[in-house]
Amino acid sequence: MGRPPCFDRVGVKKGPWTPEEDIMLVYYVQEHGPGNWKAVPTTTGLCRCSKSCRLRWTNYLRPGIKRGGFTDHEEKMIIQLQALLGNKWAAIASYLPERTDNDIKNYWNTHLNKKLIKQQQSGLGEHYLVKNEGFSTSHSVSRGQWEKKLQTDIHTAKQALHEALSFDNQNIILPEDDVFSSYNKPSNQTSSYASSSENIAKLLRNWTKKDPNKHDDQLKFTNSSSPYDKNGMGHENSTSSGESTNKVGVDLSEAFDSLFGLESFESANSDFSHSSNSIEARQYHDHESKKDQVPVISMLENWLFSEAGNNIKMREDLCDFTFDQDSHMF
DNA sequence: AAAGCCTACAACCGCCAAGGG
DNA sequence: GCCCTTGGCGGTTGTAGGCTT
Repeated sequence: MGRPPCFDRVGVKKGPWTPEEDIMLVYYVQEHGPGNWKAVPTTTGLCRCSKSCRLRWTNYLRPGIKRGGFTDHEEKMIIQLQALLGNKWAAIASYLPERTDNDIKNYWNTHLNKKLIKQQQSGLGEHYLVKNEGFSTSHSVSRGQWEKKLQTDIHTAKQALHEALSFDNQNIILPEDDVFSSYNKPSNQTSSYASSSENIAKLLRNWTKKDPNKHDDQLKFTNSSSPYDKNGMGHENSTSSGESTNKVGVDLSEAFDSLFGLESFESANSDFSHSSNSIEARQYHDHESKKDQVPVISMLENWLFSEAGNNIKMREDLCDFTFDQDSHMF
């Protein structure tokens, strides 16, 4: 058969990432920028496949990621966007720049889906268009019936989206600087990760606390066991040399200083986060815009990211959107 | 205190599309 | 046009930690 998955290759580590690995990855991205993931394992000496590195970066380490504590507004947006787009988590995530598709997917699966099912059962959730039920093409339904149902669902989704996005105009997420200024807003969230650097710093603090034998000034990029190496994880790949070769040739403490140095932490952190996030978010947004070349989505994007004053007009446009005029969507 | 259950989420896996040779 | 590599996406799983009994 075809090429074996990278996960099956010998010497490729699986399981939870250690702080050392995180730092190596962050250091690589800081040096080379996100991309060319194929080069990450060879350049850094990480015993992870490129795919795993990319996932770790995009879902966990990438700057500007907010974790946990979904707000009511975010929750509603997800529900409405899911109703409109289906399980297109990446597309949905593009409207919530601080959230990853994985995060949204998890939140949907663990919270919202159950919540909506409950609400439906109790008859409270009827105004939400739940799941993709309207888009399923049952063979028992005639083509005419199906088209009619589809049209009804588009209308319902439109209404639902309109409802969700109009209740709190102030919270509409804007690209670029607004993403970062939002971190300063008071919030009752349990955790708000301002940056990956801070995240890793936290991890490291906990890690060094748990393992008093580790000294920050002696830390190297090694695969030595740590409290994170549960069930021997991390040992399987340390057999090759006992100490993994750090091809970057960087002292961990150096990397740590570079990333979290007291003097430079604030500025470096914000600069890194800011530049990376704004560029990445824009690239990602552009990418998604190109991917979903359907009128209603473009309209939504314009609406969501246009100035507040324009939102009203765009909202009217959105509500004027009809199935007939955009039937080529399907 | 301990066992069992539940929840949340990080990570894995398979599939697909794009791009280059 | 075909094959291979790479990146991206969505579904699913594994497991740590919290909660209940």
